[in-house]
This record gives sequence, structure tokens and C-alpha cells, in this order.
Amino acid sequence: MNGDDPEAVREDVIESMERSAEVYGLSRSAGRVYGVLYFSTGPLSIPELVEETGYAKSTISNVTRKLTRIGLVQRRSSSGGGRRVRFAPETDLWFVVQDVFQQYLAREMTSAQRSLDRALDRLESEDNQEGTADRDRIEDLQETYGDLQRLLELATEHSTTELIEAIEQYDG
Amino acid sequence: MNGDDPEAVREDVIESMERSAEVYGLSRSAGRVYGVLYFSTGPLSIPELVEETGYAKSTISNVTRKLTRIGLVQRRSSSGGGRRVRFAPETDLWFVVQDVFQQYLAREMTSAQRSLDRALDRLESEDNQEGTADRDRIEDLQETYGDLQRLLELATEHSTTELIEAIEQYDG
DNA sequence: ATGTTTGTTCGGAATGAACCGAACAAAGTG
DNA sequence: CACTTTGTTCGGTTCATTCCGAACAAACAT
Repeated sequence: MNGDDPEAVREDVIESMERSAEVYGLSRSAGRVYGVLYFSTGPLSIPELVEETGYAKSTISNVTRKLTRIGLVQRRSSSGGGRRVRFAPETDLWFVVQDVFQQYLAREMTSAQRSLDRALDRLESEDNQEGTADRDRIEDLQETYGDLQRLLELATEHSTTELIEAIEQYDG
Repeated sequence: MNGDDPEAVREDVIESMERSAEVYGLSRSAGRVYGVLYFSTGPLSIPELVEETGYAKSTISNVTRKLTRIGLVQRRSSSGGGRRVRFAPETDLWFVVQDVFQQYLAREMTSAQRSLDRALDRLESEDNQEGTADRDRIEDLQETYGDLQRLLELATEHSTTELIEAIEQYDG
């Protein structure tokens, strides 16, 4: 028995998750909530998360909603038992990333593309120097965005291993 | 000549860029500065950007530094001419994304992996139930992270068109 | 030198995010 | 029907970010 205390080890990993969360634009508390859920035996209710994390009930309520929206945790509405709402971690992180791609990035990109389309329409019959220069730039941008959009679309349609395999095969 | 005023059209596209910037975690001003540079004939100095954007000199100074760090604009230190520093937009957006992948995501991932490695070491000789359960979870996480890391690595080594082609070929 | 132009840095105001505690609504339990 | 347990919402505090203007430092021009 020369191993460390499991609880302390868990705590360290969860702290690492807190730091990761910040990098990905989430709050520290979101990282901790996910971490606690990740190591939990079963889904946890809000009071249980309060107990485990030390955060206020209201914070847990808000954070779990945000994490649910992103797809990092699932709401298991246990219709039966005493406690009502319970949260479980989504462990397939690539699935979460795909969701974010579709929900946020894809939305942003189509919105941007719409702007560019409209702009090109309005420049259609501008044949002075200024107009054509702008048109070229906008068309360039549109092409770049199109490529990124296509790539994102393909990425959301495959698993990580499929993507890795595809590229490795491509490389020969 | 039924086209719109080019300046108004440019303004609309730049406003779209401002919105995009916010989605990607940048400030509104960053989006505008990039947009102005994107449509400019040549690189612009800080006073010129002040003139074009309406932002204060200090804001432009800070924003250009941030954009340069990310790789969205380049510092063209024109050693010769009157004005000293000039900024040009990086138009290869995929290149910028790759840079962010390497600078921020890859760093975050290796850091997280280190935490997981250390945690596994410390749990090595825990053979009670709690310890083994934690170990399994951490190993799962490590594998997921490894895949994501590998995928990121491959993505930074190829252009968008290469990646698209690779996946499309893979799909048959 | 003296003055002007360019860029960075500093302090402060305004805005937004994270978190807390308290008040509240809803739904079970006695 | 009280009473408790659970979850959401609201107001307030603290802290970080964004932006401004002013002070400053460095380079250039006269």
C-alpha cells in the first residue's frame, strides 16, 4: 500500500479539469461540476453537487443548465425517485465537440456567409476600381469560409478514429 | 450603375466580422480592426487605424498586439519609411486556426495529459475498489484525450483542401 | 536642440461574468 | 393540510475585460 489517497488524486484531476474548462471558455465551477460528476458512481442531484463542490445552490443550478446546453452533462429526469433532477456526465467528448460545432460554429458561419452573399449582390454592378477590388476580397473570403464549413461538416459526420484513419491513409 | 455604395457594403461586411469576432472570443474592436485591414489597399499604421476605426490610440495599440499574438495580423516593421509599424491582415484563416491549435489547444492537452499521468502513478498500487474505479476512469479519459491530440496534430499538418479530400476519399 | 509624429503604458469609467444568499414556486411527505 | 425537499430566479458583490484619455518614451524632422 504505497499508493496515494484516492480522494486526493481525484481532487488533483478535477483541478486539472477546472483549468481546462477555463481554456475552453467555461467557468471554473463548470469544470469542477463536470469533474465531480465524472468520478461519481451515479448521477447526482443539485443538493448532492452542492455538497460535493461547495458551491451555492444557485451556482449549481446555473452551471448545470449551461453544461446541459453545451451537452457536457445530461439531465436524467428520474421520474420515479425522491430527488427529481439528476445529472450525468457525457463521457464522449468528441460528441460534445461535434455538437458545439453544429450549434455554434456552423451557425456563425452560415450567418457570415449570408452577409457575404448580400454584400456581393449589392456590389454586382459596381465596375469601378473600388467595387471590383472589394468584390475580389469578399469572394476570397467566401471561398475560405466555404472550405472551413465543408470541413466542419465532414468532421461532425465522423468519429475521431475515423478521421484519424482517413488522414493517415491519405498520407500513405 | 444600380450597385450600392461600396463603402456602405464594406461597412456591413466589417460589422459581420465584428459579430464573428465575438463568437470566437475576441472583442468587437478586434473584429473591426481586422476588417479594416482586410479591405485596405496596403498595411496600415496605428494612426491610420485610429482614423479608420474611430477607436482610441491606446485601444488600437492593445488590439493590434493581441491580434498579432494570435496570428490574425502581421507586424510589417517597415524599417525604412516615415511611419514605423504597419499591420497587414493574415488572409489564410486556416493557418491562423492551426496556429491557435498548436499554441493553445495542444498546450492545454499535454498539460492535462501530464496531470492524468501523474494521477495514474499515484494510484498504481491502490487495489481497493475505489482506487481501481478511479483508475479506469482516468485511463478512459487519457485515451480520449490521446485521440483528440492525435487528430489535432494531423489537422495542423494539412491544409483544409487536403483534409477535405482525405475524408471524402475515405468515404469512398 | 526643439518640436512633431508614432507607439506603449498607466489609471479610471463602464460593462459584463461568476458567484453568493435570500426569496420564491413546485412537488413530494407526514 | 402543514412541512420539507428540490430547483429556479432575483438582487447584490466582486472581479475581469473593454475602452478611453493622458502621460510617457522613442524616433524623426527642422
